[in-house]
Amino acid sequence: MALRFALLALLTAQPMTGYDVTKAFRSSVGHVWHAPDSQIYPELRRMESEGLLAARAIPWGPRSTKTEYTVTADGEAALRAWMTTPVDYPVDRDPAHLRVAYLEFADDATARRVLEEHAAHYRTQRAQHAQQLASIRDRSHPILSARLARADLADHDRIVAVKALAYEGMIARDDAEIAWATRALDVLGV
Amino acid sequence: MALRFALLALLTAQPMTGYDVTKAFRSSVGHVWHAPDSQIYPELRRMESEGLLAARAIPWGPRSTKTEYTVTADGEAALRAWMTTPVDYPVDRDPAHLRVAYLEFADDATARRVLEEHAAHYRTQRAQHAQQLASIRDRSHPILSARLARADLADHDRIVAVKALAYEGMIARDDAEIAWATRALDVLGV
DNA sequence: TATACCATGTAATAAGTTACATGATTTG
DNA sequence: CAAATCATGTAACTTATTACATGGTATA
Repeated sequence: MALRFALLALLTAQPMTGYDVTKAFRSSVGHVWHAPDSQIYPELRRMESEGLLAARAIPWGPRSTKTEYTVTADGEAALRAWMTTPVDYPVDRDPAHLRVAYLEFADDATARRVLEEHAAHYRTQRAQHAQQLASIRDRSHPILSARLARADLADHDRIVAVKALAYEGMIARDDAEIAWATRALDVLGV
Repeated sequence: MALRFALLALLTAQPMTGYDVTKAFRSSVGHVWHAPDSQIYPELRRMESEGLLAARAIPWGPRSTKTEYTVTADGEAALRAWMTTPVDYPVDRDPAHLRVAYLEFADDATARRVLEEHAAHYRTQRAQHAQQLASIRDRSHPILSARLARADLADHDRIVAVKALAYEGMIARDDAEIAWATRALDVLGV
């Protein structure tokens, strides 16, 4: 269900073709809610058939067309309604913590590798999140720019603020994971 | 796939019936890898059919039996082999951060509620994790006690250490989430 | 004219969720 | 003897993953 609202939220920035959605998804909302292209295209069609999106064929080259989707009034209403529903927190399912909880079954070298890879994984994530955050803050992020261009000027700061907050939260979590792995290496002495 | 190793790891503490596994699961490894009973029973059977577990019928009351599972040598080997495989990190899919990233579509009261519920959710989690951690540290946790009773005395500290680390990691994350939500309430002024 | 990129999927599978279902045993 | 708890699932569904599939268009 969340995918639908991620797509809806993305498309409020501007109308886009399915292909543009897949690209824009990866560089924005996909950081908080990943989905492969093979899930996006069918979902867009379902959303169109349910009236949340309007589809328009636009010419592409001499004898082809592509489909551009626009959020309908119903779509925006659905997005606003979703905002008032409680967030449903996923149950805990964390492969890294599961692994660490049973590291007694690994030798020291393996334990070290697991923890170093954990830190490395979150350092990579952190770098990506930090880059996103920077482009949100200076408003150079392409999707954000498009969104701001269509938004009321009075809302710009709030729009930037919430997006920055989302990425700051991810970064805080990344930092917690890096610190934890570092400390674990120390505690276990591996 | 991870469920299988969570069950295997749990059953190395001591042989258990399916029912005992479901109970023990909830109060231990289920904190890092949740699974409903309806997933556990079939998985135990599959593992038995693949030789990772040995099943033994033990009498229960005058005319019934229950099935007790024991980790086989193959099972323990599978667990050790799994330890050396890279952790596969799930893709990002975070309903709370998704919600916050588009809080511009919510009014102030809704935004406040989302963030307060976020903090409340992680405070609850934190309390549970802290309780687990305490019972790990003082070795009163029932599953841990059973595990230590069957383990080499020289390994006790390491066993306790990794389990404590796992919960400490969860708590660090809980704290990061609580701090983030608190700060977000402040930044948005809602 | 080759290569990159645009465009849009389908099929098969795996994993996990929710709801339902049933009966035996122990205990107060 | 009623209630709690022990014991073990099945069925239907939803969601997501992986791999494959196809062809048009723009550009160097």
